[in-house]
Formats: sequence, structure tokens, C-alpha cells
Amino acid sequence: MAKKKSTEARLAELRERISEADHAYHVLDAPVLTDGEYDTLYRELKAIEAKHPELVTADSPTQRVGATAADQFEPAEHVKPMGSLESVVEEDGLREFDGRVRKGLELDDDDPPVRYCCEPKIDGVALELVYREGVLEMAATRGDGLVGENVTANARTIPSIPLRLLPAGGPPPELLSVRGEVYMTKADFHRHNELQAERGEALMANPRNGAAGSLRQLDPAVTEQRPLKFFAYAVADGSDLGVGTQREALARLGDWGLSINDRVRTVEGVDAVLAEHARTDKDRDSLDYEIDGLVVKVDELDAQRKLGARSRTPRWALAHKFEPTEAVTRVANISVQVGRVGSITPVAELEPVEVAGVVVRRATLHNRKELERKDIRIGDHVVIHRAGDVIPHVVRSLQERRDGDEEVFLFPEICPACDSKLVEDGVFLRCPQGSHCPARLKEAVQHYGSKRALDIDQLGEKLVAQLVDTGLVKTLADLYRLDVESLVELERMGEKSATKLIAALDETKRAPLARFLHALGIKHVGEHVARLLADALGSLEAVQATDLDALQEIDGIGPEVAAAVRDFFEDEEQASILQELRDAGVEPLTQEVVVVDDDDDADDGERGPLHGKRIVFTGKLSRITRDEAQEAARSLGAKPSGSVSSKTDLLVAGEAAGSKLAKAEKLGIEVLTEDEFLALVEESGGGSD
DNA sequence: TAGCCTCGAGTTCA
DNA sequence: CTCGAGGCTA
Repeated sequence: MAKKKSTEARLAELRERISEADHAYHVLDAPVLTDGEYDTLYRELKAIEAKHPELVTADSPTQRVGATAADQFEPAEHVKPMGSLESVVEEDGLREFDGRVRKGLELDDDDPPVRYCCEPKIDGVALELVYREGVLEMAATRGDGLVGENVTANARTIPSIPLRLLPAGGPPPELLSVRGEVYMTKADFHRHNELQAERGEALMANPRNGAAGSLRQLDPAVTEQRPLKFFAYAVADGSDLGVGTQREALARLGDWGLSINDRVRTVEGVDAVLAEHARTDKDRDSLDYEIDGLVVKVDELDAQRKLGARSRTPRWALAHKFEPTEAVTRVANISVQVGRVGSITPVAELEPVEVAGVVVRRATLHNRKELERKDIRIGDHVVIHRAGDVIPHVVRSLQERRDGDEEVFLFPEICPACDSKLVEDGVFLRCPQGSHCPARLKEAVQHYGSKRALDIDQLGEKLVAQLVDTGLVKTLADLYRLDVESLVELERMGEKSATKLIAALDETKRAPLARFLHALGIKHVGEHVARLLADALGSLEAVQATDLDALQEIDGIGPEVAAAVRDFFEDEEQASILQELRDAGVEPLTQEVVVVDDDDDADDGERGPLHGKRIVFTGKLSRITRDEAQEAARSLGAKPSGSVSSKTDLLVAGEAAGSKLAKAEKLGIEVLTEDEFLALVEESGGGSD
């Protein structure tokens, strides 16, 4: 009994939340749930109703197709009901679909696989276009599936919707109902938001809402200003085109001048659909429009007719969605972190939530300005987005979900690690204490031992924290005073690892000058500037002794960087640390002063096709690391660089290459795959000798 | 002085 | 990867 009661309560709760979300999404164009969250709730509701059919009510959200139309537009009845698609995320869901299709078509195991037409599922707004005698007569949104909103005037402003069908497709039927998706490209969406931000006007939450909002403007002149596009994906059944397959129907629509997505593929059987799904997911980020899955349709129209439809959805089509990349969670707390150069960063500590395959617990809130702009409070529900770039972002807070207990985060006035008063520096607050602040000292020590500096493997985050907290290390020089006895006192530190650490430290005493300079953590001196200094001056003593003017003479070093270098070496404390390092035996290798001889083939011998070229690597390389690739390129005389610009000669793109690849293509820069690059390296003589 | 190009710094998780 | 900002160049 008690069990039954709680089921009913849960049902009521689910229905209420879903109805609210439907209204917010369809009528207000201001979603309160992400797709992923909505799907979860919807699926739970459906599952409970499937188990307890007696509890299904007529007003349950599962009993209707969409939501009611807002009343500003004239209602428009659809020629044929505009259904939605059954959707699944898991592979099993797709396999079950294939099983049902085969059963419905009375196919046996030894019959050939079903041919499916696969199309990316565009994340936009569904729209029906009615052409009479080849002329656009009406455009309607989906609405509740039976009656939508008449948005003809707005649709007419969208350039990719033909007002009259082209003759190339042959004579159209008297009445043709085309279904498709209105969308906005990512680039247009960003451009539009930038403009709005400049004018201080409201921003669009995402391209889909941008498209929905734009299409439903009461003034068509406004819609005309919005960069909307349209893909056609179907013909309402009943409009007979005299073709036999979905694929042919699309081709016909294309001939009539409607735009058809260029990633439509027909494949044989369920495994091929899965492969197509994976391929599409992989390319997802590089597409210029947002998609949230793959639409899978039985290609044969006869087969479609045979399968028919259930009350709300056709039996011959399925939306195979991707893992959601957005999720909603709550901000449990906001804390601050102290960075290497003392900047204070607020961090949201989240209730763990899974987004695109990983559990996210924290996300940066960048700085005060960002925090205030997004108005994120402790206790808020927030939308977390995690795209192909791995790093999760807080998109926005769901202010509709506030219950009044949320707290505005107050920035500390003093450094959380050393209590000194923070100072303002641009958008950041900064801790003014140099290496006296334990947080900054930890960062400094870690940087000193980091891969690209002196590469001390053993010196990880945990160990550094212990060394600083126990007071064993108060300056960089203290690293070289460590001994096995004091180290083994630390947790998780045995004699063996202690000895290894000391040996590793010993090795860094004679490091290349450029690495050592980088390791010191001088402001503005990263890898590149450190190399410039080393090449121009040759020794630590020389760098120390060079005055401001002479530093600025170095190519690539300007007033700002020169001043930072001088400040560092003139600082008494740094000077004494440097002296202590020397006393401990640290003596960076001197090197020959490299005379600048800019581009020129003073180098003898033909150096192959890469000599003097500017090359950029992007994406995941599988056979070698990016560092190795850059080294190889350098040894062939190429200049590796980090970003694509008009001066770039060559781009090597690995797996999942993103914006750089897109930019390179736009600029018409030659693009190589990893394998092509490696082949080139090999035939040009591999390493240099 | 404006407009590129490039560098430095910050960033999450396993 | 992205942002902000330093340095160089037309």
C-alpha cells in the first residue's frame, strides 16, 4: 500500500515538472531543464506508466505530442499530424528498434539487413511548409502536433526556403507538405550574441532557442534580421512524389530548391547505423550547426507504409541521440584558488554530475566579472556544458529554481592561504605576497619541476603540498637541501622514492639555460621568451647583468617583458635565492650565443619540403606526442607554432581536430593527416644527421 | 594607431 | 582550447 502511494506521488511530481518544462520550452522559449534532464524525467514517467497502465491519466504529458501554441499567432492545422520521434540514447534501444522493424516487415534472420536512411538530427525548430501548385502557401510550427502556429510571414524571410519550387524537380503535386528544421549556425549565433552584448540587449541561450525565438517574432522584419536557415528532411505521408525511397524523396526536394543536409547516408543494417552514429558523433563539434543525434529512417517507402505509426510516433523512424553534453546540478559551495602569479579564481564545487561520460565535481568561474555577469550563487541549480574540449563550463544558473536560500558569494578581501590583503589587477584580485604565500610557493615549486621546465617527475602536487606544509621547503633553494632522512618522515614516502627524488633533483643542477630560466617563473617569461633570452645572452650571469635597454634590443622582447626580467633579478630576495641555488650546486649550462639570422637558408643542403615552413599541429595525434611532432618538424627546418593564421603553411590534423582545422580550411591552408606528416618526416630523413 | 600574430596562463579528470 | 595582452608591422 505504502509503495503504491509513493508511486502515485512520484507520478504527480514528474507530470508537474514535465508540464512546467514543456510550457517554459515551447511557449516561453526559456527552457528550465536541459534536454538530458528532461529526457531522464520523461523516460522515468513513461517507465512508471508502462508498469502501471491503470495510473495513466489523460492529462499526462506522455499523452500528447507537444505543447499548446502561444496565442499570438493564428492557429494552423497541419495537413497530416506532425508527430515526433521515439528517441533512444543507448545502443540497445537502436537494436530493439531494428528488431521491431524486422518483425513488422516479417523478415527472418536469414533475410538481408534493412536499409536505413541516416540523417543528423539538427537541433532547431520543426517547421511544416505547404506548397500549393509549387508556391509556398503556408508555414507552421509543430505546436501540439495537430495544430501549430502560422508563421508564414516569418518563414518567407528565410533565404533557404524557396517561395516557389524550382522546375528542375519536375511538376510538383498540387499540394506538397514539406517538413524540416529551422536552425541557426553556431557562427551566426555567436555573432548575433556579440552584437546584442555590445548593445546591452538580451542574449540567446543557445542556437536552438535563438532559432525558436527568431521564428516566433511578431514582426517579420525582425525575423528577417536573424540569420536563420532551413533543412528539409521529409514529406508528409500522402504527398505522393512517385519515388520509392526516403533518399529519393530527399533528392527530389533538393531538385525543387530546398536545402538538404549533406551528411545524409543510406546504410545496410543496424551495425552500419551504429557506425554512422559514431562517425557523426565524432564530427559533431566540427559541424557548423548543433545536432543532438542521428535520425534513422527505414529507407523504403513501401516498408514505411507497412510499418505504420503508433498514436504519436511512426514505427519506421527513430532518433538515436548522443550522450547529453549538458547536465543540471547544484552549486554546493564556491571556493577560491590562488594561481601561480597570485590571481584569485573562484571555483564552483558542484554536486557530482555526469556529463558526456565523466563525473564533474568542479568548474571554474573565472573571475569576479564573470561571476557577476552569470549571477551564480551558492545553492543555485546550474547548467554544466562539456563539449569535445574536455573542460566543463558553467553555462548559466537556473534562477527559476531558486528557493531563497541561495547565497551570493562574497569575494574574500584577504588571501585564503596567507591572509595578506588582496589587490585589484584588472578583472582579477591578486595576492601581493610573492613566494611567501604558501599557495604561491606550492605553485612555484610545482612549476619549477614541471614537464616543460626542469621535468622532475616525482615532484607532484601531493608531494609539493607536503613539502611546503611541513616547512621543509620555504624557497626553491630548499629543494636541494632535502635529504633522505627527512623525506621518509612524509606520508607515502619510502627510502626508495626519496632516493629517486634526490637523484632527479641532482640532475636538474645542470639544466639547459632556457629551461632553467623558464623554471624560475619570471612574469612573462614562458618557454619561448626563455629561449630568446638564452639564445641572445648565453649564460645566467649574462642575463642577470643585462640592463633594460639591452634586453629590449633582443628581437621579440619589448618594454613590458624586459621590465619584468629586470624586476626579477633586481629583487633582493630573488637574488638571494638565486645565490643559494648556486651554492647548492645549481649551474645551468651555458650555451653559445645564437646570432639572429632570420629566415635564410644559410643552412646547407636541401632540407626537404618543410624547410622554413610554419607548421601547426591540432587534434589528438596517435602515434607520437605533439611535442615529438614539433621536434621532428623543427629538425626538418620547419617552425612549429601554436595557432593558425594567414602565415601558416601547413596544418597537421589528428583525431577530433576542432576550430583550427576549420580555420585552416577557410584560409585554404594545406592540411595533412598524422600519417602523411610522418611519411614526410621519414622520407626527408627523419632526425637530423 | 590599428590590426595581426603569438605567447602566457588558467583549466578538469583519471 | 580559449582568453587577454605584449610585440611587431603596415
